[in-house]
Amino acid sequence: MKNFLVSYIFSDIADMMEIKGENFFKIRAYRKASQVIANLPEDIEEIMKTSSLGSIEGIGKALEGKIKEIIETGTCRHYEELKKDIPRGLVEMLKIPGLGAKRIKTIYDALNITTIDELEQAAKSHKLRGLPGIGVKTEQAILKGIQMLKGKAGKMLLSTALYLAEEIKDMLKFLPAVEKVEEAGSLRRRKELIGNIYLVVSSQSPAEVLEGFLDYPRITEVVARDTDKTSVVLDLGVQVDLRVVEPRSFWAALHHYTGNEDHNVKLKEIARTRGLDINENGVFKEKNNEVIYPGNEEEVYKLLDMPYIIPELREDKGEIEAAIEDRLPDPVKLADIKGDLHVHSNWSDGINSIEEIAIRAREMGYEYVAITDHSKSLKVARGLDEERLMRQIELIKKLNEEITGIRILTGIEVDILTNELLDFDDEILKELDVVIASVHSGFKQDREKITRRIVAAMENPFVNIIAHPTGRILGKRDSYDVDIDVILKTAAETNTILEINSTPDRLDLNDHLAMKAKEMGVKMVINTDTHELEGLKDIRYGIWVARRGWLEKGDVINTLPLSQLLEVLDKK
DNA sequence: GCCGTTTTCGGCCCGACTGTTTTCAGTCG
Repeated sequence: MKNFLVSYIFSDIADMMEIKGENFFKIRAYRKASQVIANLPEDIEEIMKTSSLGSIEGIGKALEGKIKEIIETGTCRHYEELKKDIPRGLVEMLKIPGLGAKRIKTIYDALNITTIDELEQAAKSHKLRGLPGIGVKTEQAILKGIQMLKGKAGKMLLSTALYLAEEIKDMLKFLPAVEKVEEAGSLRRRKELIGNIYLVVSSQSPAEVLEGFLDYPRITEVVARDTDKTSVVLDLGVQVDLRVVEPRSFWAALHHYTGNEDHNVKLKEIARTRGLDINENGVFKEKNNEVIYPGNEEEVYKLLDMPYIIPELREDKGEIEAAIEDRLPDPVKLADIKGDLHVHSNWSDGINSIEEIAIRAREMGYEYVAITDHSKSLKVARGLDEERLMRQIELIKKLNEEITGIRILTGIEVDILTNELLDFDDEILKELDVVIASVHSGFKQDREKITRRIVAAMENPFVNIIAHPTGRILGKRDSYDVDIDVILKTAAETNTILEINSTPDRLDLNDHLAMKAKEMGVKMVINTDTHELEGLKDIRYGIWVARRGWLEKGDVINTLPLSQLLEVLDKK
């Protein structure tokens, strides 16, 4: 699968072209192609061989040629030339909030600054202020942006880590020496951001496994190598740690490398009181040094008289105590989900028709799916005005008669305007099955103001759900300054449901807040907020957040069958 | 760069906000 590589290169090209100041629409074509390819369900190499790349949305003659070049050579000339032209650091600077391509170029031209470190120094010694268009405030904003970025340095999104881990696992499974391979570490715990990808392999011949692994074409550097383990860096800057263990030790090892340190330490303490020592090789009886090799992870916990603790919980947040007292949550799972209540169609900024969405939702085994396009103020997204919304409702009514096996719910993602009002009157909102309210503007308003806006939305009797309640974008934007305690309290009081948004760079509410919300008696909904069919599958990211937040089926309203869901939505 | 098309080139994503200006440019959603 080279989809990821092609997508990555196109996105990189777009960034570099932006810094060069090239045509906006040209840049957008690369961005769009990058996104489309990242979300392709098929292997792009297969498409190239069997049909036509030109049939893919957003790919024309020029990009088709470049895709072929990348598949055949791993790169393309256009990309290599841009890389010679544009220092790497300038591209990285695009990630700094408040700093765009134009100012990066201004700074580069004036001060010849090519790395984020140099930029930080220049900002600290006040060399940026005074440059055209940059004053004291911008300089401070840049400095703040750099610090935020550094706090997340070296981490990748869970979605990226999973994609790469799958690719590597698929490759390893082909090696005859490999018996089993699983990811461990924070990736297996499904944390939102991942440092290293950690893989555990069981094999009789570690040398063969390492040999085979080091042939992986994406490896650019071998950081460490031993007889049974290695650490490498991939072309995308990601570190992968691979450890090979004897087959009989596999489950002990997988367990050992999955829990975080605190979880493991606490388990070891408990084991010691029972005369046992748990480590990556197995479980040792201290009195006679007998070794037990667990045949699965359940056995590890069973030896300590505990029920199985799922990987998502193994972070010493009370799960061990809960296990001992037999009050672990029964975690919500993918199969519990009966529908998606936040989906965009091609009526606003989505790319699929309502009919396509409904059919795909039905294929996924859903009972219902809500169409929640943007409202009129969000011009970028071609938000719906009252008249178009009414027409959409009519269409959905008609489709519900034609399509069986799935109920399409009418809905809207209505903007919470900067003046605390909603983008639509109650007269309109009351016509809809699902009303989601969310903030898309005025992110920089102060705490009191933003909190008041969201509280006002929750107090509206027709608003069912607050989408992405904190507004953060992982690696790009911190949440807006909102008093989350007030939001949770008001949600509980007004029967407003809070969303766990499954978009891989949102995951908002996050696991901590989801847990807190549950404690305060707030109900939640796990939605994708997707703009295209493939994105419906991203619901799994939201499920993982929920599981990490100890949520059970009963805490999540879209596990309810349709009739009960409608009751909950009506109850407000 | 793609797309649609009255097939050969014009349209494609717009408006608020901020900070820098002294009438506007850059950034962002």
